[in-house]
Amino acid sequence: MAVSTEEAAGAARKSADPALCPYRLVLEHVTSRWGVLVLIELLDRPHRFSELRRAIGRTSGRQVSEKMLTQTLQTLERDGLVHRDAKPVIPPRVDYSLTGLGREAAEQVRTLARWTEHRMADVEQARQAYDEARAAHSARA
Amino acid sequence: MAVSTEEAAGAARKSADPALCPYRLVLEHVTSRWGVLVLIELLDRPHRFSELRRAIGRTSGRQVSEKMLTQTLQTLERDGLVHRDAKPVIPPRVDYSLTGLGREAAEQVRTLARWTEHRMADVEQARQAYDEARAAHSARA
DNA sequence: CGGCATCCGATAGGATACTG
DNA sequence: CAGTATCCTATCGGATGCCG
Repeated sequence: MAVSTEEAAGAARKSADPALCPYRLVLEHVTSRWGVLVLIELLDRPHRFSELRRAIGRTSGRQVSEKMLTQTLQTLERDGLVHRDAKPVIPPRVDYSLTGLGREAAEQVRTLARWTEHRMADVEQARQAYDEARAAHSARA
Repeated sequence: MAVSTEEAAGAARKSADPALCPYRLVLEHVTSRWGVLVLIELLDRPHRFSELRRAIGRTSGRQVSEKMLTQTLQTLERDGLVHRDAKPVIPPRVDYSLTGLGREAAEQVRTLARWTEHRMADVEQARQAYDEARAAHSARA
């Protein structure tokens, strides 16, 4: 595909909204749909690519596509949160692990995830109340 | 795929992916693009609708559309994280504040946001290294 | 002012095929 | 196995206009 150097560099920052403060972008990466799961999973132990894919599928109930996993990992690697160790063997073997920075982020994310899990009952209850109030409201039409 | 016979219940609000574990959904709401900012902003003090909109625009560098703010607030309200207080006056006045549950979530989110802010230098440095390594790599052709 | 309904472009994200 | 490239759809999110 023969891209120029500037295009390649720009592609790495493709979702860079110029009007957003920079730290917001990192926060987006960390809290992104798959970023969260990757960080949590890697907090347990290093994973290989497909291993990570299956692990996420198992814990989140949904399989991440190769494309999105690749993209997520690259973003997190570029931000210095994930370390990529590619061994030059056939068949290829690539191990992903957290950096020190990544571990700090992952721990906070996991804390939040666990809190959410722990508080699910309250949330479900709130939802029920909300939905019932809405149903009663529209019934008064 | 993933779409089948459902929605007939009517009360099935929004896009609830049935294959995702429930707590993952709440996590998505909390860590969503505007959810994060709303929670952090409300942690300071209660806000009115437009006030919240402007406050987010100020801190994030980008204005939320009314639509997204409305949607975000409704989702968070339904999850029991945000309390909506609509006064029946003309012109309308609606105040949003955090519930106890919401405050717990917001505090964790703010911690994460502050960590990100604090670690931005490391991230930027990692990015530079990553981009330079990539540039050198593609130059080897 | 605080919404809701609608249209619309942008992008996130999935399925598949192909490569080293 | 670990990606890359391509295509395509679904969802996000903004702009506009209307209403209480």
